[in-house]
Amino acid sequence: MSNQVGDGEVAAAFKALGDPVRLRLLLMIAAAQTEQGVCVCQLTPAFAVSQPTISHHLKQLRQAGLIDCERRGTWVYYWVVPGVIERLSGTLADALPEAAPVSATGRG
Amino acid sequence: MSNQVGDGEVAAAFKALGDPVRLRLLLMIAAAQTEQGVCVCQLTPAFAVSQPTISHHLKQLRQAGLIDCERRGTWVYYWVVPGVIERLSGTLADALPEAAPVSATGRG
DNA sequence: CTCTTGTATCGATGGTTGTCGATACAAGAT
DNA sequence: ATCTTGTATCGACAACCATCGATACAAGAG
Repeated sequence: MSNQVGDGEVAAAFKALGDPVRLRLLLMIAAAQTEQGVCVCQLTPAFAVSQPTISHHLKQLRQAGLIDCERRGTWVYYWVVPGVIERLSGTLADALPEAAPVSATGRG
Repeated sequence: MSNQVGDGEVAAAFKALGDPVRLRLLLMIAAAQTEQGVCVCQLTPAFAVSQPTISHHLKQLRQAGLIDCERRGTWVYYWVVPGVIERLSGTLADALPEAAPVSATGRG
């Protein structure tokens, strides 16, 4: 019941985290914890890749449902979608030795 | 704080989970919970892809450090490397809002 | 209006990935 | 040795991806 969503959605989220730049982006966005989100202008200079690449990775994270954004004036702010990290943790918990509430084999 | 390992290793693990077949493989292997591991012969027929593809994905998971295997006679058995899921959960926990229940750190 | 700065999109490119069939390797059975 | 079954590797191919420079779009300043 925890995640009735298929493996596809969760796998897509893990896939989005499967790039070092994107993983660090998400952690940086999550670490800010401000309701207003993190300005892209703070993220871009923290990486050794170009600005279009950062923009591309942010789009990937957004399409995976991990983050969302909003433009306020000149700047664009990103934040972590609430609850999505918990859902991924839940899937990982299914792979822990003691937790076996959901059967992965029982898909059909 | 907890993971001294760089984002690269963790990202590689998430990347390995970023394919629906691999994610389901890992969940199936983890669900078995037997010390002997899960026989490949139980995994292969559970998917709509060919046997070489399953073998390839198992190799990917193994190279990401998520699972390990051993041959016993004719069959090969796979199991989840102990502790690796916990480490991924730890990284995800770093992306959770630190709602400290004990004291108000007053970060806002 | 123009100029500047922040961000996204476009187009191209080299590298990676998922998949398959064919085949090699491993091990037990006959 | 030969046959059969289980598993891994090889070679190939199409699709995808991360990255870049160039450029378009957005919004404020002068």
